[in-house]
Amino acid sequence: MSEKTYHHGDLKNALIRAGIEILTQEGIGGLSLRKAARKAGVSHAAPYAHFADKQALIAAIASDGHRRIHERLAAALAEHSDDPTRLLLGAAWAYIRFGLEFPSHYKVTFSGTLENEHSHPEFVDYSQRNIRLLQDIVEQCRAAGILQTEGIDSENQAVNLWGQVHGLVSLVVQGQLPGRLLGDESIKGIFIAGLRQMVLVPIDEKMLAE
Amino acid sequence: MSEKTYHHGDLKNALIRAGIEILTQEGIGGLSLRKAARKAGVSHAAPYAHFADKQALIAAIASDGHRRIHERLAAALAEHSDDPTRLLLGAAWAYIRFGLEFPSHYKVTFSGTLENEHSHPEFVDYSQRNIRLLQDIVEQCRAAGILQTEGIDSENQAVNLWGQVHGLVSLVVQGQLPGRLLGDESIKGIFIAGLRQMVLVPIDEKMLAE
DNA sequence: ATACAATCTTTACAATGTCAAGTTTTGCAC
DNA sequence: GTGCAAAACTTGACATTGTAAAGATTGTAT
Repeated sequence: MSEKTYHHGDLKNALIRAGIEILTQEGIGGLSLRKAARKAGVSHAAPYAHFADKQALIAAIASDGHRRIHERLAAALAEHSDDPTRLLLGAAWAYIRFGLEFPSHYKVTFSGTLENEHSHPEFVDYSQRNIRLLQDIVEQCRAAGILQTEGIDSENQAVNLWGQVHGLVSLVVQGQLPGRLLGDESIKGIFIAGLRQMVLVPIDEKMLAE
Repeated sequence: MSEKTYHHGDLKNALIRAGIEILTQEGIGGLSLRKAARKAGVSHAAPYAHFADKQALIAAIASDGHRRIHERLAAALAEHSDDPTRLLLGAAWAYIRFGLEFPSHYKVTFSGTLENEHSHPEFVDYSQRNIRLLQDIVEQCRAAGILQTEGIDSENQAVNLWGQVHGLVSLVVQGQLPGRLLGDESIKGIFIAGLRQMVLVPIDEKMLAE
């Protein structure tokens, strides 16, 4: 691992990891190509062999965020394939927890830092993979009668549910809520209130693991 | 206006305006203190008489975003003080339109660019002013029976409604939705579906003035 | 083995954020 | 008004950064 070969071997991923680390420790403002290169033990221009520019590294980090979210959603889908209510709640809660655990990574994935999302096909792919997965979940819930089906198709509904959860996570992560609402209990309460409005069945707070 | 005095006279606001212009034309990446200074016709270090650092200018721009949103919400409140349904829809729609009209300004106000929101008291003030205004609106709607009151207090409900609308605007503005959903009609449809879920009364699409 | 492509280093440059020191102006005490 | 301190700006400097160009090193296909 610490051998000093001319060729790094896995620089691209090393740079992504380094970038995420910087992000987590210093926030978005601390992220620079040169710093990531330093952290990976290569010269400051080495990244250009793998990323066209800084935005490309950011796009890779943002894509990684989507990938991690996808992992969590897929895990929820696997775990609760029998109970649609728990499935929907589990998925939402997994999503929320990712945002609260890794706020900087969440921000890069969803907010502002990446400038031209649509010119990074990799990012678009990962993003759409999540939409499709969510739409699957929504369709299971519609079939099971825990989501309204009248007047709204499943894609539109998926986007709306995503928007609702994403909006709350965003507000919290972006420090837009008054400090008084930022306690763990308070935040959980807000999310539960939101989740209750999403589904047609009553929700027990205990359904949210962890 | 174009007199060349040593003292600019209104540099602070000129810099904010210049910053917003740059933002609108070139996106967040194009925004720099020096460029704003150039645009305002002063030397590159002049901004430091009014802003501690770049983040402070960004905070001012973000605060201005909140101020403009507040204006629109207040206008909706004044216009529909008699009809709570139209009030809620008008406010939501005004908010949405700001985001769609000025995506870059919206992003700066809500997303990532500003690093330490809570160390900019001006920003916090403007933000909370909006929450309070929204809570007022919510309370009127609760009293009129068009919003559910059971199991949720008005502050929590205000945050949830805000989150829902903000989340959708965010997804659109951040290019997270598949291109197919980004047409004007499609977007309007998504928002209407969202708004329908918010209130207890049926919504006519025509209630959303353009 | 040789050539080619990928990977990485070195060097260089312009733009930027920010600081320090100096200059001009304003506003206010007298 | 006179004088003067504070505020508003300019100039000059420096470190950091993104990025391009040219060269060095290594892997790989033939």
